[in-house]
Amino acid sequence: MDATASGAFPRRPTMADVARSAGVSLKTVSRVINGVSTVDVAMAARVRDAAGQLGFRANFAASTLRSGSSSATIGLLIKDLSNEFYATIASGVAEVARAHQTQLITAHSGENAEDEMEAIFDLCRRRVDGLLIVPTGGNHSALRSEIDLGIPMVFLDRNPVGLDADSVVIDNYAGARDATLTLISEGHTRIGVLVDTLNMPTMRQRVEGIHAAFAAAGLPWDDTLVSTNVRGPAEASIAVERLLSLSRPPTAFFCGNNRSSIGALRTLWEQRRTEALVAFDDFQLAELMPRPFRVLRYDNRALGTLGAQLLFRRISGEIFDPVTVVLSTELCPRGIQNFQ
Amino acid sequence: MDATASGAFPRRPTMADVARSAGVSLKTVSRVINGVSTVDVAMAARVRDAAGQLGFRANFAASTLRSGSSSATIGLLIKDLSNEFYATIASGVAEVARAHQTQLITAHSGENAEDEMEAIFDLCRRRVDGLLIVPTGGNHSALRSEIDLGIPMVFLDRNPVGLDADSVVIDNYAGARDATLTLISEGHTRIGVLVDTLNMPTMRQRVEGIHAAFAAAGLPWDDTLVSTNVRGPAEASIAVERLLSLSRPPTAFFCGNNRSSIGALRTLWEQRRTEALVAFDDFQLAELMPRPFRVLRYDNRALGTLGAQLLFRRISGEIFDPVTVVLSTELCPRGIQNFQ
DNA sequence: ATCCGACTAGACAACGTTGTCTCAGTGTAT
DNA sequence: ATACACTGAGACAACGTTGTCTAGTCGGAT
Repeated sequence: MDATASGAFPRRPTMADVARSAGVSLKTVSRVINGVSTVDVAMAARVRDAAGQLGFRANFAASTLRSGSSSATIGLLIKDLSNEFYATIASGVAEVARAHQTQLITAHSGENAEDEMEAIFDLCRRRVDGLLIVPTGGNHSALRSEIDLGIPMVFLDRNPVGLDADSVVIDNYAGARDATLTLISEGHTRIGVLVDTLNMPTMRQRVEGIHAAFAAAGLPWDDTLVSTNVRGPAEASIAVERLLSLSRPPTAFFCGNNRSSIGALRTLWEQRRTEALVAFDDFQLAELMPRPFRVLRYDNRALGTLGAQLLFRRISGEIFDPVTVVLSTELCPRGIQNFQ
Repeated sequence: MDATASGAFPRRPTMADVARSAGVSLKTVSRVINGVSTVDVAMAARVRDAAGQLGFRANFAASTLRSGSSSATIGLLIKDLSNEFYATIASGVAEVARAHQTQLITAHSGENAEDEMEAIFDLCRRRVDGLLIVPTGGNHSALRSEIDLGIPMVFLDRNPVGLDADSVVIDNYAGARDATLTLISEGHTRIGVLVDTLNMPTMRQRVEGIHAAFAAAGLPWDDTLVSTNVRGPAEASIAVERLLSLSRPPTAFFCGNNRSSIGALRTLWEQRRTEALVAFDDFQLAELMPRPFRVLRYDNRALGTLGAQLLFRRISGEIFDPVTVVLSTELCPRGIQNFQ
């Protein structure tokens, strides 16, 4: 048909093509496509026929550029969609975005703080209506101007650094402290701790909560019972074995996240150990694990839904001081209680 | 500062603003922003200063509109990001998209076939470079013109209806047939089957595979052992209980997906039943379930990665006949083998 | 001194759409 | 018959950017 295109595909039809085909002016096509009622019905039908025939589909970018309307798109910046924690956040965000008839671009923050900023700036160039960011580190003060120029941002799970902005976070400190106090009240005085890198503020807060509980109970703190840089189940297994082999091993374990608790659970089960286990983050099928333990549960999905709701309030133009929503945690029994 | 904007935000600066501020022409700003080398270094520095001062960020939509370059965006249409199956696909797609420096819009197919088409057309209006679709039903022939006009589409998990297009699917038929033959070879002649609605082609294929195995073994097929419309763990529990209470109960169970196998597992564990269980779809922590069973595992993530790779071959202009990639399944032991 | 080419920077138009304005045609009241 | 409001459709410019073309400046060879 049309061989003017350079590639294998014919050029996409524009309103001008539809207008020519229908024998009307370009503006009339625009009116019909946008459902303006001041068009003669017969003419409108002719235009719609021509549009259907040609496979015309209005160019959204051109439309928003001219009309100044919004891109009806928000961005979500996360580390890794294959992680249940982030996937649940994304699912919550997607639900709220959909309710606002907004598309969601999910971008990945990459290896370092620089990549993260580059990803954010790319989304700004695309003129997203707003951004939800699970920050991985670095300083966020360079985002001030973007927010001031109309791209609101809400930070999830961690607060931004060097920037006063909205956020939704978990009460890591109080959760860890209260869970530790519970363990202490049950008679535990030596607690093995498994955490990821302490560079993560969330991990630091959890460890600080444990410290606070020991201090409040007047118990001495033994740093040799802490394993840091536990990144996954395999490292957690090794850490548990190391702690169990100490001359004075812990009588309970505290896992900083769900990935480490899975490794710890496996090792404790395999060795039929009965040490208590408390773990941050609930996870699917936790209740079917082969031994009892407890999780510090919180509403993971709410990080996404509350964050997105906050973001849409900003997008709609509402003005208020930066808000930090803190989600509380709850100690819940998990695993099969009556196993064996 | 600038109070011309209607809302609370100052108008975003454009290249014209940067040009005015730097005392150069608009085109020179364009050159600097795009890294064209034929600009005097001092002048370029002045432009960059002004751009930084104003918080200028090029408008991506205007840029692609004028230059005719691609949107560097692909779309993924799935049912539900909170489902591990879809989340894993999305994660695979995201990884490949990122390697191609492409953003990913994840859209949700909605309740019915009409919503799904509307979502697809919205992404076409946004001129995505290509689409990955996990179809939920309905006829896809209306997408022919979109593909011909330059938006390639790859279908995941299910083939499109009324449209010859690329797809990546799982070998449901052979997987179910072979697993059933294994059960039969172990002496099972009555197998309880739990499947979601048979409107889903994948479910139909799995049931047909089971039928084929019975036919091949010359065994009679008992339709009363099939529970359909098993949507989640709760329905699965009920179905298992019903089947166990039959006068001639099955000696083995076949679950059509991971959600039903979780419910079945729980009920079988709670009642300490030793019936064999084979289930389609592997899932996280399956190996820590409190009883042995087997899963029909396949490379879930490959649905996303292979699909996206296929899509990017199309996007790069490669021309080939529509391809259907079939992923094979594998029967794997899961659950704790030596439980009490 | 003159010419040429190399190199920069600006003017202008265009991408596909929509906001604004104008104008032709119709109907109605004077 | 004239003035008037009203309806519907086209002309034109503009959104923010980039491709193309032109013009100016400079250094060096004639």
